[in-house]
Amino acid sequence: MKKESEQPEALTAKKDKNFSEWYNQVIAISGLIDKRYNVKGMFVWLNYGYELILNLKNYWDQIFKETGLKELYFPLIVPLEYAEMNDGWFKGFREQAFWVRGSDEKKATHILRPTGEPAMYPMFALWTRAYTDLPLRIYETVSSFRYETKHTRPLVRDREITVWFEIHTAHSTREEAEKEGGLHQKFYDLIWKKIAVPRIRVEKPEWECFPGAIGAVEDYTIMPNGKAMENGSINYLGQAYSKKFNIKFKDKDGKEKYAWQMCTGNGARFLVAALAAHGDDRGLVIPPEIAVIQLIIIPIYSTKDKSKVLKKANEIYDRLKKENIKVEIDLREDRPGSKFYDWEIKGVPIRLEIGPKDLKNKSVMLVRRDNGKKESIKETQLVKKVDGLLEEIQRNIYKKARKEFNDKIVFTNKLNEVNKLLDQGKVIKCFWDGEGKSYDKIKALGEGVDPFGVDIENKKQGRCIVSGKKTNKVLCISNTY
RNA sequence: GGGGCUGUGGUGUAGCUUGGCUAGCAUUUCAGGUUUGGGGCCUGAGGACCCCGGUUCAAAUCCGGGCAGCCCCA
Repeated sequence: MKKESEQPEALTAKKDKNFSEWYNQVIAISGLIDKRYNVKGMFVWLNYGYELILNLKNYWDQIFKETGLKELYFPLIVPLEYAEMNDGWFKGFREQAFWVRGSDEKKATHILRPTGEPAMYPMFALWTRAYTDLPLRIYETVSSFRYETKHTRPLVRDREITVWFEIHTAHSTREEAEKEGGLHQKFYDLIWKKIAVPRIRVEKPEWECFPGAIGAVEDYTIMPNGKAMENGSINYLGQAYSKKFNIKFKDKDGKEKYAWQMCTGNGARFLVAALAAHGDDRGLVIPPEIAVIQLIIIPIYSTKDKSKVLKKANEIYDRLKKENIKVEIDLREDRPGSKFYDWEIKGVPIRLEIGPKDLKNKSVMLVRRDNGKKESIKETQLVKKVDGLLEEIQRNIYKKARKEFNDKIVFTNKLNEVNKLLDQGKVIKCFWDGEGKSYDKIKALGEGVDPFGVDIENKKQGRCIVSGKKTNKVLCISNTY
């Protein structure tokens, strides 16, 4: 293992006291990214961070492909002609686009893709001619570019949105498209489980969906400072885009029809949610299931027993490697304490210490990152113990995250409590009659009162916080990212 | 979209108000030695005033613009 040169000054910020500062420090010190790249809203993925996000990508590749989705790749540059096919879409992105021109052109003739539709849908129109061409189910993992004028935040709001997947599908019936949407919801839940993060799932009110779309479902995660972060949006596009891009097919009945479409996308925000949910004042805590390194071996020796210890450390390495545990040895000439700090910041789930004392006892010392517990283990039990520990850490960090998540969500039926609760860093749920008038009244409570959708999993009935009407809709309100 | 703060070796900072000293400190990096169960110690070496312009005898310091980062509010 070689230490990264950008490494590590000490982590001084406290996660609960000043989350922003903690976040900025930890993503740099742990070696995930280097944000000193001199373009606003862009950064370099360092090896540790890139492998981590690629582990996540490998997982989404796996679960997507299991359902028959095909991975494709579209160009980053989109001709204006394509962008302008959907004027409504382009109106939103005109200001936010990076414009591209050749050195001999006076005016930009292309943009960098701010999102996939204008690159993909003109091709969809060529590919779908008859119902036998449907369903068309594809995805790609790619960068998107947006000329953000707001404050950018690494991995949360960037100008180059990296390692971002987009699923786009076209179907012959509305029912089939909606079924696809259900599948997308399952994808997200598998990913949430993989990174041990709880989420809120909401339905967007129609006036907040794409013009012409029939609905949207979004997942939100809650940050330690009580702000909700949009973390994946599933768009029931209906025929809004197929009409703009002319995605038609000849159906069984011989008639030409527009396709029904779904799309969804997300990327590094998954990772942000996991880092924020599990990290602590010592650094990151990476969920074992996506960890780049699950177990780090720290050999401890004085000059005279160095070779003996290293021999044993290598033996252990080989044995764990054979069991498919992601293991590394830290062979740097550094003091053990210093290495402990490094690997804690990086969030490696298990640390294995092996030194002269352990050699004598035929044992090793295992230390859990999630709760710091230390345990001496007989060498013969090692593999079994490590397997068990990895599973338990994954379970335990979810339990912890779930508790903090639940503590942050508060139900209220008093309108005059909303502001106070938001100030306390809470996410609010309340009954809502589904009407725009009531919605606006809630929004008008103040700056930063941001209703972000209707809890999709609610089964209870109650009375609207504004009108008092009976309803089964539960509105979620928060400060949002 | 509005407001505020900041930019000094790789990193964190002192100096800036009131212009002038070899730009100080810590850490990192490199070489050597010694150490090694929670950030060791000693010796030596290397490395910085964000960019462009202005004011001035003189600019890290003052002024204007740009770029970049951070915070708060829509």
